[in-house]
Amino acid sequence: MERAQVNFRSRVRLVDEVAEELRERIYAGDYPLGTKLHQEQLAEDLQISRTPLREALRVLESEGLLHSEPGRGVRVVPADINKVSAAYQLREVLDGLAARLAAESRDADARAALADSLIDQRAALDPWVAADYTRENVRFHLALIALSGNEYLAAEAPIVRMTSQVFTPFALVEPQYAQRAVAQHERIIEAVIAGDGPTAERLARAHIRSTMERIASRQSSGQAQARA
Amino acid sequence: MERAQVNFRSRVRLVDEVAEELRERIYAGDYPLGTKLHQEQLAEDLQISRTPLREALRVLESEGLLHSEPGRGVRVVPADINKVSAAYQLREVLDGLAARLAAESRDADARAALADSLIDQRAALDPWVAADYTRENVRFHLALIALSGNEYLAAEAPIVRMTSQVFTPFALVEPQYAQRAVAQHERIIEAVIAGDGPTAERLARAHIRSTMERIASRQSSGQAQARA
DNA sequence: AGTTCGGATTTTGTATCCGAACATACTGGA
DNA sequence: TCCAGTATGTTCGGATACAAAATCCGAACT
Repeated sequence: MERAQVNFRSRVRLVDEVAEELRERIYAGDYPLGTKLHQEQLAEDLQISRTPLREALRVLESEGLLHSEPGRGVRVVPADINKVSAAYQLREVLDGLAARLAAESRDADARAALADSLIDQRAALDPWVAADYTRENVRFHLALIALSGNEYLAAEAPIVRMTSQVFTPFALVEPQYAQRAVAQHERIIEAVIAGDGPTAERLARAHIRSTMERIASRQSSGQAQARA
Repeated sequence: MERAQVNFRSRVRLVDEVAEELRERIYAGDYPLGTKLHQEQLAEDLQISRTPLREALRVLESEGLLHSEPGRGVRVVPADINKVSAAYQLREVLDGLAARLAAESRDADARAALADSLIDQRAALDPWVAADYTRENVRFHLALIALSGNEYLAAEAPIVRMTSQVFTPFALVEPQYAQRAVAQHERIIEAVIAGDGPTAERLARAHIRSTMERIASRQSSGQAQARA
């Protein structure tokens, strides 16, 4: 009986699997920014033909992860500081919306479960492991989006992962900043659990804004260093 | 010389043309919500093979315009009131961001040009032509997004067109409401031209919120009528 | 009469194939 | 020696071909 449930309406398309696999690889940094992706070679690697691969590439392109120059292939989106700040400008309002809707969610249990996330976040702080923190940070923001229950907002997940995972070279998280971020997360979670939408939105926006500002200042100081 | 410029690095891909054509058809209401799209027949209609067509379908799927059930084809996204309000929740913050960034745009001339849009908007009001109003309304909101200069926000254009054009059956614009909407647009434009970002954002959000509320109330009264 | 089973047909999903554009290496000339 | 032009191989984009699943339809059975 339950066995049948498993197979119910779940024929998998290669496109979806391939798109997901490539997404994860890019998020994981397997292909550095600007890397050219070779269709034949990728297809060989994934043990599939180029047809479903190309469909997946178009999907990732429309998600903004890949950039294609007609006739000469596709490459991982080349990031610069302008792109990064544009992406964060969008994230400010997206995360604000997610926090507000999450706070207004009827599922009080799910809201309370957000607090568990803090445990994992703090664990990544104590013996500082940048990769662990990045992972938990993304998880937290995605959890907020999931809790919002808004499917169109959920479709924006790629931007969250892009800013936090793909644009990592620009973010360069450091322990003291991560600590501050986790503290901000904590206050957002409190507002969400309290069901205070407006406060949750305001705090979430301020949180992203402070991340933006840190990146902007780090970037300009980095520029200065590069020139020195 | 200019002639050469035209072809410069602009080999067109069928995928892009087809995606654009299908997008416009869906926006225009050629395929009612929930319509199943027949691949072979569509390819025949567009005079192309199924390969580029399928890539275009995947793109539109990832934009949220199409919904596909693996193995049994793809159909125009079936809308219901929940989807519509979720989409408008997102639009509230997107339009708010667009207005704020537009107001902060350095291109004062481009900001001033927004005022011209009002002329066309009012023209659609006087002898009331719903289709004209919808078109000008979409144009206005897209212009704001374009003016924002944020590429990631620009990538959200499909949601704007989806809410205003695809979900039309739910919107059902009426002249007296359109008139109020244009008045709101006018105030947003004033704030943008004045370079007052926060006010522009607040007004734009309020504008979308009022649209949401109108749709929600219309929907519930419609339900009541249907039951009566 | 309604329902269910089985086969034919359609339609989707994947693989293979082909032509054309792009990149690159080479040759010849200044 | 350096540059232009040409030739050659590679890679992309699109069309065709094939396999498997889903739908449709009719006949047989309850």
